[in-house]
Amino acid sequence: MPELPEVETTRRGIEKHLRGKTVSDVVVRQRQLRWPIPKSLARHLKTQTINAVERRGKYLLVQFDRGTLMIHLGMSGSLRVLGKAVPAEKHDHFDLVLNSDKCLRLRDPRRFGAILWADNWRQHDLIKDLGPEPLGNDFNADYLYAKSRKRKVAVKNFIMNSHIVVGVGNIYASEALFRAGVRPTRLAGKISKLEATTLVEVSKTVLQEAIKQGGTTLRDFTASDGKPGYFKQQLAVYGREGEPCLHCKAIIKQITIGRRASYYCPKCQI
DNA sequence: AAAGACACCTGGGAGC
DNA sequence: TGCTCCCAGGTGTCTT
Repeated sequence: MPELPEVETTRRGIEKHLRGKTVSDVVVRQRQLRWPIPKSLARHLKTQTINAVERRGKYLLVQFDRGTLMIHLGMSGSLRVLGKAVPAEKHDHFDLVLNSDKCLRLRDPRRFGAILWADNWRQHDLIKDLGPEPLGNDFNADYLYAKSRKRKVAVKNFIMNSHIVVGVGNIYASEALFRAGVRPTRLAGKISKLEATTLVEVSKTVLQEAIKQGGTTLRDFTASDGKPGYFKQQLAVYGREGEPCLHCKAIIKQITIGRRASYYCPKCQI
């Protein structure tokens, strides 16, 4: 479900309810997510106070004095802050119960998400080798161009690779390549310096615009307050196969790259 | 080292 | 109605 804008929207939504609160209980209804929820969690979290809710790539980081609760939403995860008396439904696998009248609840039908504990999150195996944040200064034209040299993978797969840059998923990869005028099938190693420059620029703006709109709701994404994201209305190519290009009226095509649907304008994207 | 296939899991929609 | 098949916002792991 969520790419970086949806995760960031979630982070902003839950942080104000969590910061400064103390954990009174941990409820696990289904331990088997992508990895089992660690049994040590209650011991780490009970009576501990939440200092901040941060984000690295698509990982949400709930910060405590002695470590970090890492949350990944996978394909179908969502977090809500609810009254602690609200009954759990079928796919509500995990609650972080607070000393207010609230709890943070993870719903994740497909269970590709994860709830993990890290004593030192920067050194965690899933995080330590990640690429730069797309909105940060480390993600720039020099970096992307250098990294892409001699790479024989489709540029779409390349920018979706979290070891190159984090947070760009299937929707925003298609959108960024459309804005850059670059066909998703082009080999990463054949992208020009100018194209790399443009691609970095438009990736940043499309992600920023999506965050501003509260993310993209395709079917079931809702922010932590239950509201959908409104960026779907701004999508220029994703999900628009057979429809006219917004720039040139050519028919948007859909192809499969690396087993994922990709969309592009055959006229605007070279 | 890099690329590609496969794995995990459930639900919704299309087609018959 | 109900069955089967395909697809879905992610990404680690294994094999070439």
